[in-house]
Amino acid sequence: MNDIVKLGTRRQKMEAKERAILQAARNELSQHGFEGAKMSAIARAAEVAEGTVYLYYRNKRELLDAVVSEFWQTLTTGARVVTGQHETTLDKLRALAEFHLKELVKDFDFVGFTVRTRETGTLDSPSLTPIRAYVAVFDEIFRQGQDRGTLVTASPLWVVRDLFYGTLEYASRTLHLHQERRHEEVVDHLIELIQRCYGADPSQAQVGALEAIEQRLQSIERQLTNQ
Amino acid sequence: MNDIVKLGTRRQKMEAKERAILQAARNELSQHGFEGAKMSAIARAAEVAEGTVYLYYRNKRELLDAVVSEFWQTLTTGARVVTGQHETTLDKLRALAEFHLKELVKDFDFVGFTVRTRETGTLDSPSLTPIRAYVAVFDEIFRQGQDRGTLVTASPLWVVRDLFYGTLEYASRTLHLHQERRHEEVVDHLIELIQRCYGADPSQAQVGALEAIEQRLQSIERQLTNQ
DNA sequence: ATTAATAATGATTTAGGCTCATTTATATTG
DNA sequence: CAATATAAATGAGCCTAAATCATTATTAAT
Repeated sequence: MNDIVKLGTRRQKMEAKERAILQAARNELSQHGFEGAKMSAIARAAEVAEGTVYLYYRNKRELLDAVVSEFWQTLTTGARVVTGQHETTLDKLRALAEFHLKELVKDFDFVGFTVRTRETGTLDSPSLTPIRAYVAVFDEIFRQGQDRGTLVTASPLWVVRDLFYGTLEYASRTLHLHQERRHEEVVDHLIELIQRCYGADPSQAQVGALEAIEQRLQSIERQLTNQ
Repeated sequence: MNDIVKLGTRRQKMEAKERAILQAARNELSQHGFEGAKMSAIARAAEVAEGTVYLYYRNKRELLDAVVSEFWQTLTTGARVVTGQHETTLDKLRALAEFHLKELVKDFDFVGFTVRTRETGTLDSPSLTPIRAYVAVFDEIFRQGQDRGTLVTASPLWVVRDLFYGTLEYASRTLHLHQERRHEEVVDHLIELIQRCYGADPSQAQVGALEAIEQRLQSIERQLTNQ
């Protein structure tokens, strides 16, 4: 065997081990929460000695930070895919909102873990990087909307961003507590709000709303006649 | 000494001790965070043996839950005072938003602790009660606005509440990271948004009509899906 | 094949939450 | 007031789980 292959296998083994640990940590974390997650259980699940975990991550916090980072990275990828399937700014925003809310409700605890990670975090904390990358998805869409002239606002972007993500994050908590409430309602409301407040043409917004109602009416009529 | 005085002093002593423990816990918590807070340090600060703490609180989590509860109770009192000083619905809302944001930024970590408290919380978890009492302040103001006719919306209250508190909570995080940004900007923006979207304005009559239709549609859709 | 370097191990150390047998303080009663 | 009963407080010690590190195993280089 030549050097490169040998070197490669060793690296590959380590990388596989790291992935296994991260995956085990993710499972343990979502099953038992932050305090409940045991390093011993993670090591066992990853089929690794307890000490080995500490070769890859300095301590428990760092390992769980890594899990949270991975979570946001995955979210970023998903958000780009989903928003990429739409053309207009408002469609993109709606898709992003739906995706965001759905994922937050699904992996609800990770929001809490993220907050915890930030607890002692400073402005340049590395644990913030993946979150920055994620919110950038919104920023890009919104800026594009402004460039295209479909969105108009005097407010700085960060204010609108707080509104967007803040509403959705808080709503995810509400939805998590009251399972019966509907996700769509939150998204509909938020998007309509953005449309009304930042949409370039308010009269156009109402036309859009009328069209949406028309469609839903037709859907209802269809359901009624099918019965 | 008569019985009542004797009984009184004993109770008073215990109540004083409980307050001391709670206060010590609060300090320890805001200084060292959730994991960093040591029961031994809390006991020492409260001038009490470590075992004594466990006579008043079953375990660490319960003690820290109590701290968080107290935090929200204090917030509720403050919010009532502040909003009581205003007449119109929008002034009340603005005052509430300003107060809320200011307090959240001041005691920033407590939001994180709250989220943590909820981690395993269910719908009827007692740790939710003080938070419910707090958000009720908003609910009352908003409903009053609807009764008076200054606010009009077809959206359910909880959606608007998520918008209000969600935006502010998320903004408090942003503000905590970027100290240079201004609180007022967030509040101004939020209130203007509410005014524009929910303010009763004759020129927005069509919007109101649309919302009424929306409401009825949702009701019909719900009936259909329930069948 | 030998040696050097790196990775992995798990027994041991350490720290902090929590318990409980004992002690101290308060209330009750004759 | 003394004797007794009850409630509150104590802190040494237990237990669990994170983190360490001397030792062993594996891989790479010569």
